[in-house]
Order: sequence, then C-alpha cells, then structure tokens
Amino acid sequence: MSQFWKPGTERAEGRVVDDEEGGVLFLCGSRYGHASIEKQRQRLPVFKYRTAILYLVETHATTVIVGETGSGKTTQIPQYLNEAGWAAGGRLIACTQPRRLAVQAVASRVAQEMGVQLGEQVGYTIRFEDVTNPDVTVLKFLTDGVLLREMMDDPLLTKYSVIMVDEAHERSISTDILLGLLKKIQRRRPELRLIISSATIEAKSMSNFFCMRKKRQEPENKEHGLQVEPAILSVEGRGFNVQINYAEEPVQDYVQAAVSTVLLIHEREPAGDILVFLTGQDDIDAAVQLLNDEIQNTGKHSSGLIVLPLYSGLPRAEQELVFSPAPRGKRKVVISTNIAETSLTLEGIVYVVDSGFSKQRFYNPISDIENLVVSPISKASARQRAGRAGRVRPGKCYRLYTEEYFLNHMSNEGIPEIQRSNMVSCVIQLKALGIDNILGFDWPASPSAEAMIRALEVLYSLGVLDDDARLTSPTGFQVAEIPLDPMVSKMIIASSQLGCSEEIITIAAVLSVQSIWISGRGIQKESDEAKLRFAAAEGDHITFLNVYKGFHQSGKSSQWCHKNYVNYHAMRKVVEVREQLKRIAKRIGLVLKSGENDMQVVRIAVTAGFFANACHLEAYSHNGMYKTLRGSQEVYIHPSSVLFRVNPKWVIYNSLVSTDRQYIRNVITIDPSWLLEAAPHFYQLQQSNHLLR
DNA sequence: GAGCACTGC
Repeated sequence: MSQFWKPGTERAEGRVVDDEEGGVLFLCGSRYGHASIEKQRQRLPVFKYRTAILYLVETHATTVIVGETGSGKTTQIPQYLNEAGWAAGGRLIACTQPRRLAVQAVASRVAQEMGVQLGEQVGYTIRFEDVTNPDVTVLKFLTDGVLLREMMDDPLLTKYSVIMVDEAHERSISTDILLGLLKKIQRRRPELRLIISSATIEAKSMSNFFCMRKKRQEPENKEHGLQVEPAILSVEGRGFNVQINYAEEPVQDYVQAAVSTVLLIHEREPAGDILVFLTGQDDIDAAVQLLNDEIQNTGKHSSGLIVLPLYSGLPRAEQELVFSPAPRGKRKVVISTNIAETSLTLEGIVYVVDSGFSKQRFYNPISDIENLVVSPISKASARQRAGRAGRVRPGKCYRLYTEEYFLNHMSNEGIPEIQRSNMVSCVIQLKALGIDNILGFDWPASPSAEAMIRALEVLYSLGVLDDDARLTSPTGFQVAEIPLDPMVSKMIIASSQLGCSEEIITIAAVLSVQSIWISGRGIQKESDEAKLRFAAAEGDHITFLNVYKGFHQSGKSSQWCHKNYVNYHAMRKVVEVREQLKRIAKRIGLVLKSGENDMQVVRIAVTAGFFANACHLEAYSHNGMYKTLRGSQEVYIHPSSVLFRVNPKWVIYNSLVSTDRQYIRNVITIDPSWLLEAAPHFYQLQQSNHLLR
C-alpha cells in the first residue's frame, strides 16, 4: 500500500479560530489542531461549557459555534438556553436544520433528555407535520424552509427570542436566504439572539457576514450596548481520529482507482466496513460490477466482501440493505453518492475512499438550462467525507488525489447552491417578505446578476410582478403563498378561473415528485407496457391524471401500484402534496372545481403557466426535432414521454434536461392560439404572424 | 429509445 499511498502531513489545515484573534473563547482544541493550540487549550468541564454559551448569548447578538460531530451542540445548546430563561414570557427558542429527518431526530432526542413528551415543551414542525402545542412549546425544531414560510406571516419572527441555525456551512438556498433575513431582522430587533452553527472552516466567513461594525451605515447598534462583533466558540466532538492518506500521483480513472483501493484495504487492513464516495449511478454500477468480477475471478483473494450500491434512486428495499451489519467474517463495502455525506449515516464505517468528485447542479441564466456536472468537491466536503470513517473507532481515509492538489487547488468552501440555481422561487419569496430592493439584498453569497434579472423577467411575464417589480394583487401574492415553482403556481391560479383546479392540482402534485414510475434494469419493457395503459394522446400531464384516477379508484392500494409499475411511495407523496395544495388554494380564495372530462380546459390552464416553454416541430424534421419559441433552441421529446415518436406539431414542456441532446420532459400538446391568449405581452405581434403561418 | 447528485416548502 505504501507504493501508492502517502499519509497526510496533519497540519492545522483551514483552522480558522485561534486564540490570537481576541474575543475567541477556547473550550478545547480540534483534533486537527496543531501543537501550539494543543498546549494552550483548556479542557473545561461541562458546566463551564454551559456557562460559556450563556455568557456569549448574553453579551453577543450573534454567536458562531463550530464543532464536530457528537459535540452535543445541536441538542445541548437549546436546553441551556431554555434553562437560562430565554423562552420566558411566551417566547420560543427555534432551532433549524436543513433536513426533515434531522429535525425529527434532534427534537425527539432533546425531548427524551428533558424527560418530556414530544409535542409539549419540545416540539417540531416540518412540511406536512406540526408536532407542537402553541400553549406549552418552548423549544421548537424546524426546517429552515418552514421558518422562511413562517416569516411571510411574521416577518420579524416576533415569537422567537433565540434562533439557532444548524449546519449553516452546508449553504443550502434556504439557509442562505434565512441568514440574510436574520441579519436584517437583527437591526430591527437587537434583542434577538442568533446562534449560527457551522463547520470550522466556514466560521470566519459566517462571523464576518454578521459583523455589523464593518458596515459604516450601522452605527446605531452601539446604542444598545451590545458587542456587535460575533463571537466564535469552538467545541470538541467525540469523533475518533481519522488518518488521511493521499494518492502519490494524480489518478486517471477514479472508478478503477476506487476499486483497487477497496481491494487493497480488504487485503491488508483489519476488519471494518468501507464507504466509497463516487458521483452517480453510472460510476457506482460500474464499480460494483468491477468488484464483483474481481471477487469471482480471484476467488479466495477477495472473498468476504459484500458490495452494496447506494443512491437515492435505488428502490427502498435495496437501500435498506446498507444498514444491516455485515455477517461475521465479512466486510461490507458501500459504494455511494453524496447521499452518505450528509443525509444518511452508516454505522460501522472504518475506511473511507474519496474520489474527490460529486455531481453538482449548475444553472445557466443565459440559456435558462440547469445541468448536472461532475465537479471537484471542496475541502469542507472532503473533511466531512473523511469524518464518516471515525464514528466508531479510529479510521482511515484514502483520498484519490494528491496532497498537493488538496492543499493548493481544492477550494475551501465550494460554490453555494444559490450561485448555481434558478432564482425564480427565491425572488418571489423575498418579494413576499417585503424585500423591495432584491438586487441590493445582503446575501452571505450573492447570486449572479444575470440569474436575478432572468428571474425578474420570468416573474414579470407571469404577471406576478408589475412594472415596478412589485407583487401584483392578487396573482403575485397568491403565487407566493403556494410552495411550488411560480410557473406551476400560476397554472393553479389559472385553473381556478377556468374551472379545472381539481385536475391541475393533481398534475402539480405529480410534477413535484421525482417520478411516479418504477424504473430499473430488466423491467423496462414491462414498465413501458404498463405506462401505455394510462397513456393519453394529449400528453404526459393527462397521463398523470389517468394514473392518479386509477390509484384513487384502487383505494390507494400498494398492490395496484406494484401491478402497474407505479411507485407507491411517490403516489403517497402526491396525495400528501395534493391535500396541502387544496388547503392553501382554499385559504387564498381559489375555487376548487373539477373540469370533469374536459381535457382541453386543463391544457389551457397548463399553457397559462408554461407558455414560455412552447415548442414547435421543425418542418420537414424526420428525427423529431423541435425548436423552442423563445430562443429557437433545438430540443427533442424525451423517450420517457408518452408523446415520444408521436411528435405533435405544438407542445409545451415542464422541464428541459441537457445530456448529449436537449430533451424536453413532461410534454403536452397545445393549440398555438392559446399562447397569445395566455401571454399576449410575451408573444408579440411578429411572433403571432409566425404562429399563424 | 434514455437516464435520474441531494435536499426542501
């Protein structure tokens, strides 16, 4: 192994908190810390940890907490705050997480530690689930997205006295919006305490973001006698040391290199499971195949390996396999996407193999296309991946890249999601919160001007924003209330006027889940045939209505789904989303009505939201080439669509995926005259001549 | 005749 692998030099890479910075309280060092920090650090007993946190919260408007897995910050800090009386006077302490499962897990653990019933003093709120009691709940755990929704009714979050934002370093869109808004709220509510929990490497930039003093236009905070500079507090976790090994030479083929590394670990290292990080299904299937071939060919050499793939698209039952412990004398190898980096935690992992890559979404505001691209990960991600090896005992991490690359070429943080995404939903959310100057909003990381302008254009064309970029009434406010892409929301509002909202809400719910079909190798033929049973000549949206109707008539039966190659879990989610959408529709004054069997009116409602995605079949095109009306891009109907090879003259699509060709997915036929009715301002006279030609 | 990193309201 020494021929290939070189141990890391274990320096204090990226460590940003230091006692020389002043105002930094060291509770203890980091396991990555170097010798000088080790010497100076003090190990304080737990009661001082509590005292320190309370002191910081009493004296600092914002406190940035850094710490490692198992440091207890997520569960203990809320309890300390509660004991210190921050929840007195009917005020609440809120703690956000980016994921639903984490919210549930943390809330139930805190309730258990406090010896109270979940949903009483300690509760949680996630989409579709509110386990709180307004009269007695003092500690409330929630997803950051839910807190953002709450701000639409209560922009200053007046019922909370402390807000803790956990996992802020992950920089999800919701977290970034929330951080920007919290900074703004703090000017109006100087008594509000913020606790930002972040990975060490991000602590300094979080602290800088919340530092009021830097902005000259904010001198009034001194009047409140608060220290305006955020404090940074570091806590130690219970994680074990992970020895980092780097490739000696740059790796040409990371799938092959990952496979070789797994075999070497298996041959030379003591018992313990292996977790391999690759980028996606293709890589993973290839690696699984290579490993299994190796096991067959070499017999004894690699026996005792159990190879398991893991990615979110895998059927539920196969995903469950990775959680069961390996039988005695066997070693489990889990080959995974990023899902195992944050969303799932596997026990028993001692060795991590890190390819250094992941798939990331990138949005191009000029072409308005989102792409999935294999990209290098950040140091923060690399460290998170390595940490997965140290949960049960000291572990080892094998990085399939050189140390020189890690130190000198890998970026610290990675590009925040907000700079890689379409801004349409984000802009309408800020507008609804009364942020007028969208382009001047103080973000932790600013989205590109092009993306913001494109979003404003789209919202204007939908009639959601007026000439002064303010929300229109009622459409703009209604669209903002619906937790979906604004084009889908607009379609729902139109359906209320057209008298087919029951059908359109079903379509909106289906479009909001990944796929309602079961797919997989070996069942393509059967599932295609099953799909034909529901296929509608009008296109995919109407096909979805047929599936939902069948599911509903079966009594929402899982057997029915199984028989028809329909994904039962997805359909359950459709039902849940549909119910939520109906509640919201009623609240904002929409009419719930079925169009009965009139599918034309349903297609007109779809056009009202998605007119910008109209395409027409190229004349004399023999291979089904379409061109988009806006932009004249060449696109093709995706083979998964019921309209594939049918090639009607005029269609509208829901989404565009870009691979070797541009494919349009979820496609429906339209009459071009509807475009002019839906958006006369969008399709000007010139285009209308073209349309009628 | 293809292809789906991962969340979330």
